[in-house]
Amino acid sequence: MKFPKIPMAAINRLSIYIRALEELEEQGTKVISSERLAKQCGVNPAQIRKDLAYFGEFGVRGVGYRIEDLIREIKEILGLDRTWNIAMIGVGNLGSALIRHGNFIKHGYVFAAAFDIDPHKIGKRLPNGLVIHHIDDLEKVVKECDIHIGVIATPASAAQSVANQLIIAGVNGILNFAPAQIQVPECCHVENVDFTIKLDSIAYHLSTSGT
Amino acid sequence: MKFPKIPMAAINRLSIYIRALEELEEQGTKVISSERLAKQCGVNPAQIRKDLAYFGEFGVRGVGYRIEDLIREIKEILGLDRTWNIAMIGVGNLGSALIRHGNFIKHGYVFAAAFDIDPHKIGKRLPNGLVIHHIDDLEKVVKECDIHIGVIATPASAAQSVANQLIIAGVNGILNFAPAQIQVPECCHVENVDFTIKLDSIAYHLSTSGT
DNA sequence: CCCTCTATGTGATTTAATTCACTTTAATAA
DNA sequence: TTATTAAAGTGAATTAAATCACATAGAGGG
Ligand SMILES: NC(=O)c1ccc[n+]([C@@H]2O[C@H](COP(=O)([O-])OP(=O)(O)OC[C@H]3O[C@@H](n4cnc5c(N)ncnc54)[C@H](O)[C@@H]3O)[C@@H](O)[C@H]2O)c1
Ligand SMILES: NC(=O)c1ccc[n+]([C@@H]2O[C@H](COP(=O)([O-])OP(=O)(O)OC[C@H]3O[C@@H](n4cnc5c(N)ncnc54)[C@H](O)[C@@H]3O)[C@@H](O)[C@H]2O)c1
Repeated sequence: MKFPKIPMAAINRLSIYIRALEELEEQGTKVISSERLAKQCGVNPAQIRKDLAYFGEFGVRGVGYRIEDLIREIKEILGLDRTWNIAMIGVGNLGSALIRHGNFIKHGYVFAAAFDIDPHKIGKRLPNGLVIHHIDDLEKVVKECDIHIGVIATPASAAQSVANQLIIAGVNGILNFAPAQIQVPECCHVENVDFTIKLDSIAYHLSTSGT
Repeated sequence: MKFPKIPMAAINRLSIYIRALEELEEQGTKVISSERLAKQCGVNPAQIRKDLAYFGEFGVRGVGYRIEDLIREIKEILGLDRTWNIAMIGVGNLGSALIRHGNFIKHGYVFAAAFDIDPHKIGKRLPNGLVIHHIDDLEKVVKECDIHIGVIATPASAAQSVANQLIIAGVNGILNFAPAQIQVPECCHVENVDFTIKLDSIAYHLSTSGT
């Protein structure tokens, strides 16, 4: 196990591999080759081996990868051998849909607190038991609930200010759904989710491929 | 204007530029240099010029880019100088949140039809006036409503079958929210949105950066 | 115990994307 | 009209990522 800098794309692919491996495990498969896994994930087999090689040797030559072990190893690499507490900021349309969604908990992500600025929403209890706090209580509640990650689902105009508050509260991971470019210090990692960019990409392809 | 193959990343950045340019235009700015725009978008100035150079010359040397013109040009490049009709497949938690969201129409994306398989939902009318059709009527309704893009918001287990039906119906652009790897023919362009991959990436960074 | 077979792990190679650094051109002021 | 200047446009250089191709090592059979 050497220590070169690891492409971000490789990290993202590890998530994809896990998803495929978990599906295979459910079907009762015990062992898989990089070739078959690659096919399922739509990537090159050497890519999978390289991606894994950044972190160690997890396969058996001549045989392949033991699925159960590989899932465990990848989860450890990604830091998924634990749970992560998430705060939802902005319990509107999207925020409440996300909280209601059951898939996150399966991957170890727990919605542990929710915040809004709308007086009508503060104090309300969500289906999953969470009470909506006022955004000004962010720092206090983040401490109490040991929040690790903040999800921004406010209007774009509030995104930067919310990000600032999260960082002051000591939250260093942000998932941002608002269509805004937020500025954060080095220590904080931001991932943006912007559906319209994806739609734009589809529009481009449809336009150019003559449809 | 030459014709090299254009990096997909460049296309995605064009969307980012548009977003920034529209914000600047609202603030009354008329002209901007690649340097200032780059700063706002968090990229390298040469990157912006290269990205644009794939498609032509849109700036004025020594001056910069006229914002109004550049927005129009980029929209034309991406195929956003028109509207696109979208079908929502799966009107659950996420699907209905997306339909309710007003931001898509602003960018020229119109939800023109909705489908589900749940008998309780078929025939219901959504807040925006759409009636939910049965998934088996997909092909017929796609023709009637001139649907260009399909959004898959069904459970993962149904994603591939829905994709197949979309393709048979002649829909060549798919935005897939289900955490499933769907297989499509060459002619069809798929974009996946998977929030848990983004969360995994945040988890990785938090784990490695010692938080 | 050795031989064969198969799929991993990896250095070398290729391909792609980004950034640099210089050239060109339009605007403006003298 | 001409000099000055600022920023676009672009070929060259660099950096990064993906792929190839083969040496290597474990499994299993004879
Ligand atoms: N709903 C979607 O399908 C969708 C799709 C793509 C992007 N988005 C983006 O996600 C964000 C949320 O969308 P939405 O549809 O849920 O909007 P929404 O208006 O339904 O909800 C926003 C919520 O944020 C709260 N809020 C506003 N300022 C706040 C602050 N400073 N602190 C805490 N809470 C605050 C509001 O009170 C409201 O409850 C928007 O930026 C939107 O562009 C949404
Ligand atoms: N809700 C979220 O925040 C969220 C987040 C990430 C990913 N996702 C993914 O998005 C998808 C939808 O999530 P959701 O929370 O809206 O689920 P949901 O169960 O609320 O809605 C799914 C809908 O799809 C319909 N459906 C099922 N099979 C169908 C078929 N063959 N044709 C047409 N409709 C069909 C169901 O009747 C239901 O109305 C899931 O794949 C989920 O993993 C959702």
